[in-house]
Amino acid sequence: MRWSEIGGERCSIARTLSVVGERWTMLVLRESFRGVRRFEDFQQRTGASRPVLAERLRQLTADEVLRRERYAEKPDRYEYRLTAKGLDLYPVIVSLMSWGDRWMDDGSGPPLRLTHLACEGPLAPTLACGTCGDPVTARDVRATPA
Amino acid sequence: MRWSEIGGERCSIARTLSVVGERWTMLVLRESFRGVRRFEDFQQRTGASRPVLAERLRQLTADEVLRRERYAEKPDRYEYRLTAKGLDLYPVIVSLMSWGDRWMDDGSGPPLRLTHLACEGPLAPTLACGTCGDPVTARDVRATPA
DNA sequence: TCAGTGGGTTCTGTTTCAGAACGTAGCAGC
DNA sequence: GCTGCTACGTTCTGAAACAGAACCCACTGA
Repeated sequence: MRWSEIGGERCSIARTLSVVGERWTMLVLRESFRGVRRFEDFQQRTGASRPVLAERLRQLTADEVLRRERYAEKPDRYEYRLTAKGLDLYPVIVSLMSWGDRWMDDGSGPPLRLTHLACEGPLAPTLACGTCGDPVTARDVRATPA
Repeated sequence: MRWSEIGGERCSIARTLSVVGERWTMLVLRESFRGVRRFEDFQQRTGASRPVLAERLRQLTADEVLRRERYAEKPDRYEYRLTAKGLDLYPVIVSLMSWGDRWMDDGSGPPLRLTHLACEGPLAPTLACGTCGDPVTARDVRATPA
C-alpha cells in the first residue's frame, strides 16, 4: 500500500495522518499555534525546504486546516491562519510536546512552559475521560468496533 | 535542513517526531495498542511494505518504544511489545483518533468506540489541565520559553 | 519430498526530498 | 533609471526513501 492512500482507510487515526502525517506538517502547525503566518517565517522556523513548505501549505489549505488570506495588495501577499478545524488539533500538538518533555529531555528541562490561563497554574496536560473527568491511561480503556 | 536531523532541535515536538514522525510508525503503534505483536500481523494490518516495516520496528526498538522479545526457539521468533515509554504515547494516538472522528467522518460514524473502564461511559477523550482538572483549548494557554 | 509458516533481506523502478537558482512584482534610495 | 531589498513562491538536479516482488533460512507437518 502506498502512504498516499491511507486517507481511504476506515480508521480515524489513518485519516488524521493523511492530513497531518507528512514530514514537516506538524512543525508547520506548531509554528501556526505560536502565531506564525507567513511563508518566510514558516520556512525559517521549521527548516523545511521551500518546495516542500509550499506543498504542505497548499495541502493544509485544501484540507481546511489553514486558511489562506490576503494581507497586502500590489503585489498580493498571503498569510496562513488556523481554522477551527486546525485549532482543534491542539491536543495532538500538546500531547506530542508533553511526551517529548517527559521522554526526550536531554537534561536541560522542557524548552517551553505552558500556563493554563484559567487557573494560572502549569498546564501539565492530561488525557481525561469526557464522561467522568478522571485522567486516563492506555490500560483504562476498552475499544470496540462500531 | 534534513528531516533526519529534527531530533537535534531544542523542541519537544520535534524530538517526539524524530521517534514517531516517520511514515507508518504511528500505524505500527496503533496496532501495538490493539495487541498486535508480530511482524506478519503488523505488515498485514498497517499495509507498510516489508522493508519499511522492518526498519520502523528496528528504530522503535532502538528508541525503546517497543521491546523485542523472543517467544519461540528453533527457529528463533521475536515479537514486539510496548514499553512504558511506548504506552505513554497513548494520549497522542487517542488525540489523533479523536480529531479524525470529529473532522474526517465520511458519514458512517466513528470506526471505533472507546469505553472508559472506570466509569463504563464513552471515553470522549479530552485535554485537561493537570493542575485544576478543567478542559483546555488552544486559547486557554500561554507558552513561555523556559 | 514437498508445501507452508514466520521473519526478515535484496533488488529494481518510482516518488519524494534538499538545496540552490530563478521569477515576479512592487518599493526605497540615489 | 538603476540597484538593491522584500515576500512568495517555482524550477531544476542529484540524493534519499519507498513499494512491491522475489528470495533466503530454519524449521514443521503431511
